[in-house]
Amino acid sequence: MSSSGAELKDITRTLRAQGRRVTPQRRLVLRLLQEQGGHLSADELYRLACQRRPRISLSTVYRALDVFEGLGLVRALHLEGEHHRYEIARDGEHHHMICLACGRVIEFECGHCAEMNRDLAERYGFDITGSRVQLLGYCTDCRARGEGRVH
Amino acid sequence: MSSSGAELKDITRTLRAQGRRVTPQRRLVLRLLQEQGGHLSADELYRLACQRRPRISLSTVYRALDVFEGLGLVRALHLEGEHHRYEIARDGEHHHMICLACGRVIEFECGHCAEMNRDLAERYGFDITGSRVQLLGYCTDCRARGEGRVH
DNA sequence: TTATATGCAAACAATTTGCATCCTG
DNA sequence: CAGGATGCAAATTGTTTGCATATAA
Repeated sequence: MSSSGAELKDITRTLRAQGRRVTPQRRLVLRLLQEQGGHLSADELYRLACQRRPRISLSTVYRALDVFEGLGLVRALHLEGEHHRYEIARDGEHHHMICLACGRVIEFECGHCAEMNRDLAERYGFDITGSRVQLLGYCTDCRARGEGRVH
Repeated sequence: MSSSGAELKDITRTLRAQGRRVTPQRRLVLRLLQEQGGHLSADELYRLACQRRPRISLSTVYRALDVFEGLGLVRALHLEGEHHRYEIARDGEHHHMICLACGRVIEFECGHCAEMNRDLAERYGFDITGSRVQLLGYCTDCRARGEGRVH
């Protein structure tokens, strides 16, 4: 089975449950996000969508993403500087490492984070409902190509 | 001594070393950031600056922040949704907890993060040069006022 | 059949830039 | 006095909105 997110059937159900409709545009946006493995910006999604459905508009892409985010089907990533990127929401929190040379985004899960949250909740009396962790650096490939900082 | 960042003398030196100039506008922006304890947006800085120097322009504020960031004197925070916020750069990495009810930003240092970085560097062959951690939740005060999620 | 979605164009907000003028070094 | 910095207005970029029309249920 696909690990890249909910099936069309589930999505249809989720949308309908909220009185929203399943349209070809929405299906397309979601499919692109699944096919490309996520981390796409609204504009990238729009360009890709145009290849299969030339009359789709950028605002439709934004609106679709908005609806999906509201339903918990899609997550928006707020990466440094750039515009936002979107990915299919999956179970389990994960975070991102971003390569400063090639822009690649690598996902990781992190046990330390849970520990950190507990620790901080205690230290500051904060009730932590979510966390965003971004690590900036250089990926293996780029380092092999001589990119990155000198050690 | 002030723990809120470099002294004017240091700043002057840093600027001059790069052929940049020390102007009243730049001094003002930096001072406001120090006085207010940081976490201000460009626009907030602009408004505050206007009180002391009505003819200053928003673009000057942006340009000052840009120069300071380039010199490592100021850090830009990219918080969820909102516009960017800026703070005086200090030694030692710290991160931010943001209260979803009152918007307050609380800084914290975190030993787990260093550990996490080592761990991930090893697991993925990534050379991590920096990290940004944001925890979202509800601060003690807001929880006392009944804000926040139900347990 | 009827409310939700779409496409398009226009509106927005945050940030950047061009340019004549000003002022620091 | 020369080149960097400023103020102002106009341009850009990413995103949102209004509205008439199209379409899913």
